[in-house]
Amino acid sequence: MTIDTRQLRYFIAVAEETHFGRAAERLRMSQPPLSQQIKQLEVSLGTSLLTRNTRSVDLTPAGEVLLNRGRRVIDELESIEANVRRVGAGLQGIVRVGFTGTATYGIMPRVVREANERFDGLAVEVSGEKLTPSLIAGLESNAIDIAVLRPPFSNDHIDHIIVASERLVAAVPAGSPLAQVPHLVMADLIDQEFVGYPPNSTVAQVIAATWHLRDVQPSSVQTASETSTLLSLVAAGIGIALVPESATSLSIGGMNFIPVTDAPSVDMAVAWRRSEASPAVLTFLPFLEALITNAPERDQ
Amino acid sequence: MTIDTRQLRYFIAVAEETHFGRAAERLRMSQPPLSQQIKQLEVSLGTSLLTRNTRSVDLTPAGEVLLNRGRRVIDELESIEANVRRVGAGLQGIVRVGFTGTATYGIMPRVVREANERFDGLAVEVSGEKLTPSLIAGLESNAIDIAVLRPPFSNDHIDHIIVASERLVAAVPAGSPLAQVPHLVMADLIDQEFVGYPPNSTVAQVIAATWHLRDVQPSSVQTASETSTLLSLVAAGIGIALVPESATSLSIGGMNFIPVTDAPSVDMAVAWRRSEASPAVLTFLPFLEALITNAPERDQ
DNA sequence: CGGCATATATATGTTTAGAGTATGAATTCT
DNA sequence: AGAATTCATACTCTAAACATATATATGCCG
Repeated sequence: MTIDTRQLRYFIAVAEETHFGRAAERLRMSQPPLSQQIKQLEVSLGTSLLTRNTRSVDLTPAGEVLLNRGRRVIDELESIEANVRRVGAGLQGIVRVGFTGTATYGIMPRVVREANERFDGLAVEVSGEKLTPSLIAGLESNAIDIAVLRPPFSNDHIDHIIVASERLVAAVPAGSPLAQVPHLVMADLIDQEFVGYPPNSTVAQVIAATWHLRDVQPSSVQTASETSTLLSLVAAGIGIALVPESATSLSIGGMNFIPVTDAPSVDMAVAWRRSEASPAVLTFLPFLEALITNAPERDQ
Repeated sequence: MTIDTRQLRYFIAVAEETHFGRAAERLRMSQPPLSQQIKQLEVSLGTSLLTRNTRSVDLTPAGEVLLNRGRRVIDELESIEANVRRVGAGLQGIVRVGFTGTATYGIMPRVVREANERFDGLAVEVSGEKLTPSLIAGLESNAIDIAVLRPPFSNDHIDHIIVASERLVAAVPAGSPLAQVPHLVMADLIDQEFVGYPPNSTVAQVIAATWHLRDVQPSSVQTASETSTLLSLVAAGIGIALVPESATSLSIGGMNFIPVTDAPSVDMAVAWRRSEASPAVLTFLPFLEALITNAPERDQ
């Protein structure tokens, strides 16, 4: 069939030593089987590779070709072997991580930076500003390997672990009277105009549930799925927004973040396919969990 | 040691079929040894390559790497095998041919043209305007494989075959009275001034021998090793030259070729190393002999 | 929810092929 | 011409790969 690796290595040894005895020694074997294997290789290739007259061994043109190209194949095979081993050990590979809205600004850059420091051959591909449903779909369709998202969600094929919890804060236009106080309570906000995340976002649903408990339904002027857009709307005086505390790492002029003492909390979780088998992903998961758990956001 | 070719082919078959049974069928073998070989490959690489749950076979990331890079290695090995076979059969390779002075203009271009037509992967490297001693040295030092030269020469390691014989003709300045006659005899030339090849050239030695028989030694004004230079000197009126008939394929203004009835002949031979083993050279030799033997020069 | 069909793994025997030892043949150098 | 070196050949043995038979696990369907 195709040229055998062993015979190729034997041939290269003989060609390099131009001596069957020395080549056999280098290959830790005796000389007769080496001669046999070379002869067999020559028969299977239908051409002689070496001219040997008991006193000197020389390469034929065909042997020259086999030596040059064959050496490269052996090198390539060794490179492949190292590559496969590293990928198998989770030291090399690709990990695709999707991030929910506010994680895009605080966590995502730190993940990329720290991953590049910690791992050598591990390529991290990130995508940000996603909502929970889209991240779940991404995991299921194998478009991403890991999601940094906001629970809850329900999916039998996906495991997750909660790594952080943060309170919502109010983002208030700088001109608003509410921007002058050190902290607010939810009741202060009831009659305000709001800008918010789309209805299918987890944060929007948590806020809606809180208002529902109080039997009020403040008017929502406008929605935006990107936090940066949302804050720009606030700065433009369109309305107030309730955003996760980690959004404070985005600083935009014309607006202030004001703590809300009794605001609801939202969780942050790391999620992955239950069936996940990729060593790179399995290596990356604990690293990612630890990184977010020890996040500055949580210590604040 | 390095990854075995057989195991690699087995793995590729399984990975492509994602099915041990079908892969075994494709490989014309039974399923159990195939499973064993794959397992052995996995053990030797220290990582699993396939996830198999009796109902579906899938690639792990490590397997993905091995499949992609391994396929290319198998292709490369097949390409090498074809290459080696062709070189071994003399259908592919490099043949370096050196030509003596006058063969450079008539024969060399035809050799290159016809060789490119007849052979596909055979690269012909030519060098021209050499003298016999230099060509012999080139053969011995392995700088060229074949020489088209003028005998005689003596060298135990070099074989040759005479492929043509040609009479010398006189190259006469157009203004000379000798240029007006249809043909000359050697006696007509005795008192002329001559330009000629260097003393170590075969043609010069043949001419010297002829004069020696007649006990004369015409004056040699100038020598040049390139025939084109020599003829330019003739055209400039420096003197007369005796050149092989094949030099008439070089047409230069200001001079005429005049037949010399009793001029000596010089032979043309093809020479090669007696120990020659290169199939490309051995394929090329008969072709070259036939080409020169049937040369127009000889038919004229 | 349990049986059936399908597909891979395991067990065991047989054959092939690669490796070792002993020896022969050829060529070069003394 | 003889000795030494080196590659090839002959023969034996061991190991590895393949085949047949069978066990085990998983998804599918009734």
